[in-house]
Amino acid sequence: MRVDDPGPWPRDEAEALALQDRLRPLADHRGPGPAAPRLVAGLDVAYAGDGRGTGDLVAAAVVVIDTASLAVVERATATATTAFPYIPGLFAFRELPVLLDALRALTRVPDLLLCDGHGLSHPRRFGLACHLGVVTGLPTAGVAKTPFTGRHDPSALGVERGSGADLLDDGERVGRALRTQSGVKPVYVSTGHRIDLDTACAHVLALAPHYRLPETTRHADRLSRDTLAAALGASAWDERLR
DNA sequence: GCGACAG
DNA sequence: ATCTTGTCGC
Repeated sequence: MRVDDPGPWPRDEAEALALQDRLRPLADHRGPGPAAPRLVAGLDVAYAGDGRGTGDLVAAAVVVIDTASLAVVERATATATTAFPYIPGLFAFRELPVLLDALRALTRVPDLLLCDGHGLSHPRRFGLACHLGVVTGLPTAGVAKTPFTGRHDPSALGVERGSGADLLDDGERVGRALRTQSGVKPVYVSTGHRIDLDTACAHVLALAPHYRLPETTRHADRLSRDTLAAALGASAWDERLR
């Protein structure tokens, strides 16, 4: 699929913060978003090395699933070297470039993109899912394994699959702790762009019939790791030929 | 000032 | 994120 160039990329923290402030107003969290998306894509990135600095090899993966059958219909990958350090709240500047490369290798255009990480539930209300949505123009939502910004009332979250509790931060609803499997830790869903929270949660739940994480992210996670391993193997192979 | 801090 | 053995529980 075609993906516009994200523009001048921040070189330091100050520039990154400024860009988030400039793009934040462009994210649409009202939706309603795709009611019945046919193609949903999961995105993830795997890291080599300690995973926090720059110059480390990374592999991104995008896996498109057909919601009717939950079957994988297309996969795409990309590898790169990290150009931005890991800084909580500035996650997108580390992962977005290689994720966009993977998306460019995609033939089809997904109806919804599900990211590994947060969207609105971010200290400045502009997590990776929001940034990815604004850049691609596609509906996006974030599915994180741990909370970031916002808290929920523990007693408000039922133990059964499907129950959820809104994440509140300074009185603002920024996302939802969603139980995708009974008796299992919840995932943290937040809107990224062109979708509302209820719709995002409904899709995440539908994509997670067996496990805690939606099939999209599970497939993307596995593919990104395999791609990284292959890249590392290839470089080791190159070394051997010298 | 101190601790916490998505992947 | 990644590094990693055994272990508790259904």
